[in-house]
Amino acid sequence: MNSLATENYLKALFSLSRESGEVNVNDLAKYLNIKMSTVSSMMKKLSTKNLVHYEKYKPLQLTEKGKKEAALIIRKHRLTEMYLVENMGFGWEQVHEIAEQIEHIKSPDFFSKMDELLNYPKFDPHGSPIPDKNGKMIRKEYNKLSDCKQGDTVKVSAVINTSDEFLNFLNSREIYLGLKMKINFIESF
Amino acid sequence: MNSLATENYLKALFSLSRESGEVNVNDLAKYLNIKMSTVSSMMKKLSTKNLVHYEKYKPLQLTEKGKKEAALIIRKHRLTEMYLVENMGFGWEQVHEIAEQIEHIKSPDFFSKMDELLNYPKFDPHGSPIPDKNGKMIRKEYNKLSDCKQGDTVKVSAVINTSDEFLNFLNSREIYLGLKMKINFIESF
DNA sequence: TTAATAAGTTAGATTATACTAACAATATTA
DNA sequence: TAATATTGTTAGTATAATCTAACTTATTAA
Repeated sequence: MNSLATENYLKALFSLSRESGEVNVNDLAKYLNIKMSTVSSMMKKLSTKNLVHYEKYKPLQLTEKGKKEAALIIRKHRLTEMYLVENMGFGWEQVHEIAEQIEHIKSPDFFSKMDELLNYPKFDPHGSPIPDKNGKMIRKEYNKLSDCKQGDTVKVSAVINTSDEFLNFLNSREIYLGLKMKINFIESF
Repeated sequence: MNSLATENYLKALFSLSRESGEVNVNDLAKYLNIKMSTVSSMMKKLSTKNLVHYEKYKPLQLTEKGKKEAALIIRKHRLTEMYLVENMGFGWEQVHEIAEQIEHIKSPDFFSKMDELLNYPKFDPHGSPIPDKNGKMIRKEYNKLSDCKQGDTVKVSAVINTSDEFLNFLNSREIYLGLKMKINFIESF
């Protein structure tokens, strides 16, 4: 069984490697707010557990096993977020912090029940895909809003920045998932 | 903020001291499945945090602060159990393990939401009282079934033994909270 | 292409929680 | 009450995860 810390390393590596192809010790250290020296030694340990491929001075890479375990944690996170929004009435800007903790709960039944009660959702409240029970994740390529120009008409399918601040900004503009809108002028963010 | 381990010590002390007046190092060690030496050193630490009164060779006692913190964890545990049964459809024999983990979640909002959705319940699915937000707990004195005799008519108000095994036994006999029954003959358990 | 900067590693310290083994206090009982 | 058993403490060890400081490798830029 993986420790809390280990789960967080796996998740971080998984997320970072989708965003930017290569993940370096430094990237991971910054992301997790810990020192590079700590990352170095953890990578050695995780590699003995076959969760990451690690060679000194080389970029970090999850093994297949590591990827799967990471995806399953992300599955728990996203199922939880969906449950909190759909079945408990939380706002999409409130659920990240709670899901961040609940994702570490060890109870397959708990998460299957959520899945069932939500009717096997494919996306979380921010439009991110929920990996399946085998850790397989649908990959959709959306256009980034920053690549659109004034006058375009777009449908909001997902948000990348899930900070409270940004989600509250969207709430205040009454922007939500599925909304079709025409870009009239461009604001910061 | 208390660590997971600390929360478990507080909860154990709280429970043990209701059952049996005095709690000794040995009792706690057995209950938590750890060695007495570990308990000794943790008690020193918890006493510096004003959570327990600790004097060498004396019985252990929670301080008022310790009692309150323990009660608040138990509140989270019992609210969770109630939520799992009432809003998610789990059986009363399934919820203990899950609640044991969720009780450590740090999010006042999460538990207030459960409380609200459950309409501010006073008891958990096993009939145990749920402490209020200040850690105050209703104390009801029920008659123990073991003190009843054949021919008595009783109402099942709460169960003390919340093991899977025992709860499944009750399920198989169709015995549930609130049931009024006449004691025809006495079985083991 | 070397000097400076950034990134990464190693060794050793620190904190939390647990353990074992040796010893001390208390309780039990013959 | 003396002998024995039980309970509790202390000292020292272990592991996980973190840190700092010193050092090494790699990258960048003059």
